[in-house]
Amino acid sequence: MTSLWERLEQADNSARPSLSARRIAEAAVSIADADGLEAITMRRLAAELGVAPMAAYRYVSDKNEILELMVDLVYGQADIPQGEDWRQTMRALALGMRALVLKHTWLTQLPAARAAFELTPNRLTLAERTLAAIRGADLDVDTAMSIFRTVTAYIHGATSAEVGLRQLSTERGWVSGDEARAGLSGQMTWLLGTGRYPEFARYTREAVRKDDLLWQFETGLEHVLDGIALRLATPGPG
Amino acid sequence: MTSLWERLEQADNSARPSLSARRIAEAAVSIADADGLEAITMRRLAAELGVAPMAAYRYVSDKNEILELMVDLVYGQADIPQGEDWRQTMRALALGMRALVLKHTWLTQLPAARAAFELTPNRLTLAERTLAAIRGADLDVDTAMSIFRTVTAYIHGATSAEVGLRQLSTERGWVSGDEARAGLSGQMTWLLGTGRYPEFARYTREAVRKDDLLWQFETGLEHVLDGIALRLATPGPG
DNA sequence: TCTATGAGTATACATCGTACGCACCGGCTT
DNA sequence: AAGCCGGTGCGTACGATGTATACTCATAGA
Repeated sequence: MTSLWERLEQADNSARPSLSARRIAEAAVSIADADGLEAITMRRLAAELGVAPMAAYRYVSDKNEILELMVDLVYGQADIPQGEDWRQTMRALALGMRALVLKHTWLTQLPAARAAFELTPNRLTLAERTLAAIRGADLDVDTAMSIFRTVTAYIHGATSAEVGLRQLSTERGWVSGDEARAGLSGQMTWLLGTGRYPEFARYTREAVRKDDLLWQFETGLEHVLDGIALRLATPGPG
Repeated sequence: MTSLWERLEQADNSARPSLSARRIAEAAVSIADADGLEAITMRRLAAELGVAPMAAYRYVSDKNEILELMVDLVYGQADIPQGEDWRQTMRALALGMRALVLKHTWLTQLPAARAAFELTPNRLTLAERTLAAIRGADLDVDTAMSIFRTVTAYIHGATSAEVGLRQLSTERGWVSGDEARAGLSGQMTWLLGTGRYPEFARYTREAVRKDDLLWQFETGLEHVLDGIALRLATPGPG
């Protein structure tokens, strides 16, 4: 069996199939968007496609392969910035990725985290643009890649945390942050009441930006970009 | 039903049970360490504990609850630094977490990513120590927490990526990085051969630190910590 | 018109999480 | 001492899931 991606491009038009890897992935994405990742069932998928449960196996060797296809499909929909100013580019990249993840929250929950990191075509494009954006500063390739990896790691970690928090909230039917904190009281008041976490308790009392998830994401991002700026700054001319 | 953590501490010693939430979690962790997360089956777990499949349900209402217990158990084993120098403390925190994740790679694969972000007691301890470490600089609580979140996000993202890469490798039986790249050729040579990714192709040719995963982790971490240092530096006295 | 190819189908199975009710044991009340 | 009773662990059973295997049948090329 050749590579999944290779097979994809060589769409053999010899027959006129009603199904395709693409259509399967699209259906899977729409199911996951609506009802979460665990709602993706070969049977449900087939029903959605108006087809028998086993039909998909003509185009996909595994359920996991469907997940890979889903990842690549949504990455393909991300508009990847292609800019001059590296910092603007990275900010756009980060915010774009965040929007993508918030739209498809299952991205953070893929059981095979592998899939999220495998080199799918669209992920490569992403790396490509980023590397191009910082090409100006003459860095060795290792450092250049480390910058890409760092930003990517932050994005991944921050969005995962945000999605986790959001899901925890909506799953329990909270809308406002205050409501959430009231709801958490059950678990949390007890924990905080133990007096073991004074700093954290202070945060819950005094913080102002607790519910401003965008502010949190952007602030963290600026921390990261500041650090990278140091690396990119040419040390000479100052 | 009261909170899971509450129930844990109020271990009612009225009876002499052979089982306990703790023992269940330990067994689950050892299974996951050995054979991966998907090897955790209620039946397998019971067999490992020398007990009938349904026995665990006396102590746990869900399989998901077992996952939560596992997370907290291993977080509890992490030695969380408690230092003076914030940068040393954070470095130690990051390297410790990395070691923990590499030891329990399933941490990055928890299907309910929620579990990884829920406020378990040991995770709170972690936040507590970190906040204490940067208490010196007088920051508002929001910024202080954003620093914690940023480092945490980087750690989470970077370790996930590293684990994903490692699993992809071992899963296909590669040991050396060169072997891995040779193995990836199938998928990758074709992709890179398309000429769509010149920057990335240059990296695969010229990079030197491709296989030094520790260097990659630490370098990214330094980028992040540099950015935070800017925030912590008192702007006055220079 | 015959036939081979390949798309979609039908049936079946092992394995999973877990609902439900039972058997049993030790400490309490009387 | 006798009997109840809460709680521990067990047995059975069920519906859902991923997928192996063998099929039907339409169509394109001869």
